[in-house]
Amino acid sequence: MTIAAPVNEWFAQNRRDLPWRRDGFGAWGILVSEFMLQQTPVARVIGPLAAWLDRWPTPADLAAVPAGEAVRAWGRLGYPRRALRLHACAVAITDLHGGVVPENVDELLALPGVGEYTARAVAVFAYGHRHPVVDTNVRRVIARAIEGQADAGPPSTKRDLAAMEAVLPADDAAARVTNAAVMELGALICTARSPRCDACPLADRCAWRAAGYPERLGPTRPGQAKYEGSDRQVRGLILAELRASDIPVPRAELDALWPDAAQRERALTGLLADGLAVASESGFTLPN
DNA sequence: AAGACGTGGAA
DNA sequence: TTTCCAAGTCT
Repeated sequence: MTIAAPVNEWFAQNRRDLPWRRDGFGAWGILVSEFMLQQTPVARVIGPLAAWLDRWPTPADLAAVPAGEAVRAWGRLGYPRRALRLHACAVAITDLHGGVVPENVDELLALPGVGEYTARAVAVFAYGHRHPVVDTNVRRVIARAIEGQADAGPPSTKRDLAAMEAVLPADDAAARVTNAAVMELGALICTARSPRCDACPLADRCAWRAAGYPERLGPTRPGQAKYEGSDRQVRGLILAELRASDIPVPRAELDALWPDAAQRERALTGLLADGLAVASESGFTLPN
């Protein structure tokens, strides 16, 4: 396609100076940043990421502590199972890869918590390999600029990767920039709500704009389930309690957290099943 | 393959 | 106030 050049030029002038884009940030730092960025805004990741890498500068450092320490340090970033998986990742990297974050997509995909996006992000941004990197921003930019749709359709790894591949320059280094640039364009300009088309480097060739900004066709996707009063909220309350305590938290203390006993039970059972909590003689703790 | 999985900020 | 959505992954 013809969007790589203008987007790369725009990126050169408008890229944010983010920690993981600094020279020498390292594959481990980039891997940790990608875990934290999964469904979590950039602004909320900056601080916790720095603290994390200060405490665990290498995979072996993290692998050497109990998984519960990772869950505790995760704090309020959300989706705490990511902390568990990142810890498991550190163990696998230490035991199976000599403490070095692997650089091949297939090896990365085999790591816990590393999916199609994260594997390619690490291979490309940490190691400079040439792959399409597709996240929610990229999917939206392609849907609009190229396909003329208001939003991306349902995710399809095969189609999405092929669509981004068609955008990438042949050169490894240029392709790496384009991956970051399209992502950045989606994050700053071609946003989900109120895109800033007046500042978009693709405005003169955007298929969606050319078509007169048609609304999304087909059924709107189901909204996110309500958080207030959900099992997820109860899990969050219980886990916050475990995080805050150095000693086992008695059952009675957890019971005081939420009025609905059945819901409490579901939440606690779920946390136990996920390995985010473990039972001990006197109560419950983070995993050892 | 639709749904579960946290949390907080912006509209 | 409510709703939307944020560099996804797993089952």
